[in-house]
Amino acid sequence: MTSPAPPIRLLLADDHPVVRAGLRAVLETEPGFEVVADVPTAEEAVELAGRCAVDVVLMDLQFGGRMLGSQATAAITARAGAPRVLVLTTYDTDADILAAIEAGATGYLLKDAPPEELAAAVRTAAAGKSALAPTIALRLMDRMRAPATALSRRETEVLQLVADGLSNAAISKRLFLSQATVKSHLVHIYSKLGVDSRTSAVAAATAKGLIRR
Amino acid sequence: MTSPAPPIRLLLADDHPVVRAGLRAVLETEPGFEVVADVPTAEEAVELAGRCAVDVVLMDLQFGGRMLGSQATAAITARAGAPRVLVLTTYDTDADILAAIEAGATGYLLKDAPPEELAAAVRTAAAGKSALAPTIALRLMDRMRAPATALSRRETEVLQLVADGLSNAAISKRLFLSQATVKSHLVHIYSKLGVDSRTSAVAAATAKGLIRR
DNA sequence: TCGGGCATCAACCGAAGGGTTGATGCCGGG
DNA sequence: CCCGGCATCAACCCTTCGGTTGATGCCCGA
Repeated sequence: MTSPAPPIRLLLADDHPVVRAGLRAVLETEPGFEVVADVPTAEEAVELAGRCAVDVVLMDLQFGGRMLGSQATAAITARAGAPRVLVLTTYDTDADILAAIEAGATGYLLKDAPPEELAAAVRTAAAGKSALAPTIALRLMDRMRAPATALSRRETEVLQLVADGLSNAAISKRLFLSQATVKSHLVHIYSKLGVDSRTSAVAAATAKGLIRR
Repeated sequence: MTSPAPPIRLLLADDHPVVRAGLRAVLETEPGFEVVADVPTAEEAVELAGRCAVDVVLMDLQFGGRMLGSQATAAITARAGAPRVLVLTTYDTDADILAAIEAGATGYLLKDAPPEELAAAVRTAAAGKSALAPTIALRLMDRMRAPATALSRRETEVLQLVADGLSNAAISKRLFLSQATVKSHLVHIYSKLGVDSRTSAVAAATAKGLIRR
């Protein structure tokens, strides 16, 4: 017999009280887990992750306004000896996923995950290995397999402004570009998405999760 | 002393295991509540609401695909002696709210509601009174106060197709209209929303929750 | 009954957006 | 080292969209 393994210490960050209660209920019944605290804001998550000894932070991406989950993730993982961050969100847009991964998240789960999958992901993350939900992994694979669909950083930026309802002239001013450049980006976007107008580009990109809203 | 009041019998319907667990945890600690069952699909909610003696159904609006929460709500409230349905969702688009109310929902709550508000709403619903989250009530008030912002049925239909990326020509064919009529609707939509282009109309309407996606 | 909102359509015009060609500079990988 | 992708811009043409005016019919409520 080995000595009993120390429990995995967890911090829950989500602005929905019901979700926090649910995660607590699901994870505390699981053996080997200890929920140290749950907080309703990204700021408190950063704060507590620094002060308490925590192994894994379960982090929502969308908090009501202010700091984003991805920013909090970056702030937490930047420190030495930082806990692992497991992003847990409702949405699965490319932008969110990439932002979380770039911010140093160890894993990415969707909130509709069954309890077993959730527990398994936490253990995987605690061990320092990356834990991606099947849906997410699939999306990343798609992105690799079909690079034609992947918009460049600048293209995404332009398309997001289009989705916000800006005209080419407004976009060019906002990004300090000529209208010609904006149009050039749009033409590339159209061909990558297989569409032929700004509105259908927005529709297609929204459907694929390339942009937000 | 009166005899002890019978507990309010609840049925939870949500496709997220974590949310079901959270609602259970929050409501079972509250005195006077009894969670009869929780189900992951709208179909099972309709089924169980008919078979068990339930006072209030907590119903999500978005289930992974298939039957919508609003349809399930309509199916449940259609029967005689039906339980009250309290809609509990993440989103607050006008379309969703109106669909739920038309389907016979007794109340409409957002998932970020604090536990006390949730419990209070359940009691209110059990008593047969309508329970609207402050945000929702505000939105309905706005809708009443500024009828200029409320798009007509036909206008919403046209704008939804615009949001789907269709051109005026495509919309006119889809709806068996002339392009002139489509343009006419769009002009009215623009003035109601205070915008001046199709893309900004889509952005504004999405922000206001007038259309879906 | 009469006005007003809704829905429908026509004709017209100017402007914005869409499509092409062509060109430059930068950077990173084979 | 050179090719290719990315980002930038210009000039051009044509289509679609945006905006106006004006008109018809319907239905509802004052």
